[in-house]
Parts: sequence; structure tokens; C-alpha cells
Amino acid sequence: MKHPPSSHQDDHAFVPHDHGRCIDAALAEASRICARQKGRLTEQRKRVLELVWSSHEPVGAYAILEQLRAEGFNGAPPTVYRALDFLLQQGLIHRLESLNAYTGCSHPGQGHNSQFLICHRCQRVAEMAAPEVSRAVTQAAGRLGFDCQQQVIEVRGLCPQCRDDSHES
Amino acid sequence: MKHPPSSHQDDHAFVPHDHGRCIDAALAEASRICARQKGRLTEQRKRVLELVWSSHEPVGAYAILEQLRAEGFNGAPPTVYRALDFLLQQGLIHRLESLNAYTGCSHPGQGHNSQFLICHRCQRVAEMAAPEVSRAVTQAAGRLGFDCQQQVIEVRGLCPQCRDDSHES
DNA sequence: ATTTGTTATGTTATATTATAACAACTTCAA
DNA sequence: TTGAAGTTGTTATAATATAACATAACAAAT
Repeated sequence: MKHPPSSHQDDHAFVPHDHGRCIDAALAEASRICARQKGRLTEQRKRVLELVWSSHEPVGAYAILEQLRAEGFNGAPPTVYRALDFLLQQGLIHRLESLNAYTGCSHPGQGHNSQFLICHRCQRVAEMAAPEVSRAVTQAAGRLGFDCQQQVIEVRGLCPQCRDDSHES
Repeated sequence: MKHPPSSHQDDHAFVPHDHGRCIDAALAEASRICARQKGRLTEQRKRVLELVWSSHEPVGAYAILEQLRAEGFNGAPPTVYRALDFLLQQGLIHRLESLNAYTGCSHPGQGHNSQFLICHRCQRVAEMAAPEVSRAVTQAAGRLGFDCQQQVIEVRGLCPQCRDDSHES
């Protein structure tokens, strides 16, 4: 089964790709953004960002901690949470509220509302930036007199691959 | 400042009202729904539902536990979580993922996708049922080949009253 | 180079949210 | 009235997150 191509707005989490490039690009972009915003991308923060980006599966704070410890780092939860907070503030990662986990931001540096597509079969997450969704939410809320400031939109379902897989099985 | 009237689809959490009626209606409706679905709305479950409905502010599991204890119940977390799970399954309450808290379902018994408007000033939450939002999400996800099965949409911002309050101050 | 204020990290303890596992008890229907 | 299913009790623990305070690194200006 074929699916239409995705726009440049949406990431390719569900499409096979050279993920090393994702990581490299994310780190390079992060340096630029931190420089611009006068945020200090220290080694630890960079390492945490790298771990968040290690795949398109969201990562929990304690998974990161474990990984750091496996690498010889002898730290405690606050270290990880502080790095994550920093990265969130710089707009380099997102927190998935429904998973208590974190995922890399696919297009940082642009003020945008995103929606997250969470495949509950392969666990991967894609970030979608559909302006019409964002607009619909703002408008519907506005009709009730509600001033919408932040949108948490997390969709659970099946990604294209897992969908096809379950059809054929 | 005036705001247009809300449709019957959306609840009145942000509008002054006799909340006792909300509670009564919710409990009555719950009885009907449980009867229809062969779910057993025991005293404890009913009491938990009542506590969830005690206001339009979402309630955490441990807040419920404390309240039950204040009433002489000597129980443990699993009791509360089990009641909440039951109520979720029956569609009588919702879980707000971004708050780790629970809120009464405004129109149970109807399979619907809702969106939640969370005022971060007064803490109240309104449940909105905007089909066009739900549709926009499903369509946008569908364009990426994603089969959308459940939507978590939680909007943070200011409710009409708090918005007006902050203007005048 | 040294001071000084700021930011970042280390460290310990603890808070908050949620579940596993198993025992005892109810309820309902056969 | 007994068995099966569902509900509740109970203890322990897992998983996620933060408070509070100490130390270290850094950066800017003298």
C-alpha cells in the first residue's frame, strides 16, 4: 500500500532513513540555535540531546540517566531533568505528556504548534505541523471565549508501516 | 466583554452555575450508563465519581484518596486507581494526561473525541467537542498514512473570566 | 590576574504518581 | 450452594519528578 508523500513540514520518523543524519543535523542545528539564543549547550546537555535523538522513539528521563551511567557518568536524576528543562526551553526537544517522555524537535527555531503521532506498535513518534489543526483548535476554543496559549496534541494509532503490517498478517 | 453562547456540545465549566446539579446529573447518568453496559457502580465507585465531579477542577488520584480517608475510609492507592480505571472504562471520566488528573465526562455514553480547555489561572477545565478539530486531526494524520485511533488534545490558556480579569487589572 | 555575579553541576533526600502481587470477600447465576 | 467472576483489601515497590543546599565553572569588568 502506498501513501502520499509528506510535506516538508512533517518529519520522516516513519520512513526508513539514515538516522545518523538526523542526529548530526539536530546537533548542528542545536549549536546554532543556542548560540543565537545565548544558551550554553554544554557537553552534558549536548549528550542528553544526542540520547533523546538516538531514535524516533521517545525516551524517558530515567532511560537517559541509565545510559549516562553506563557511560561512566555517576549522576542523579536532577542532572538529567535540568538538561531536559534546558533543551525544552531552547525549543530543541518536546515533552510527550501522555508518555512522560521526550522526543527531539524536528524543526526547532520556528515558533510552531505541533501535533505528535504516536505509533503504539513500533513506539515511534512523528512530529506533524498542520497549521489547519492548530487553527481549528484556536478557533473552536475562541468561540467559547477561551484564550488558547499552548496546545498539547498527541495522537495514538498506527504508523503507515505498522498499519500495513497488520493488514497482511 | 461578551462572548458568544456555547453550543450544547460544550460544557459550562467556565460559566457560573449551580454545580450541585452537575453532580446530581452526572451520578444519575452514570447509573443509567452502568446499567446499560452491565458495569457495577458500587458505592465506592460512585463516591469516587462524586469526588471527581466535586468541581470543574481536575482531581488527582491522591487527592481523592485523602478525601476518602478524611471520610473514615482506610484504603490504599490501588482502591482509588481501580475505581478510576472503572470509571474511565465506562466513559464516565477522562484522564488529563498533561496534569495527571481526572475530570468528569460532560457527555458520557456518546462516542466522541473531546478537547480539553485548561485554564491555568483558575485551574478549571472545560470539555469541548468540536468535530471539525477532531476531523482536522484525523485528516492531517491520514495524509501521512497514519491511522489515528485516539486523540489527546489538551489546550492550556485562559478561560473567559480569567481573561477578562487579567485585562482589567 | 582577581574579584564578583551568574550559571551550571553535584548530592542527598524526598515528593508524587502508579502498579504488581496475592489474599479475602461479594455477587450472581447455574 | 457452589463455582466462577468480579470486587476490594493489603503490602510492597516501581516509576517519575522536585526541593534544597553545596560546590564548581564561567564570563565580564576591573
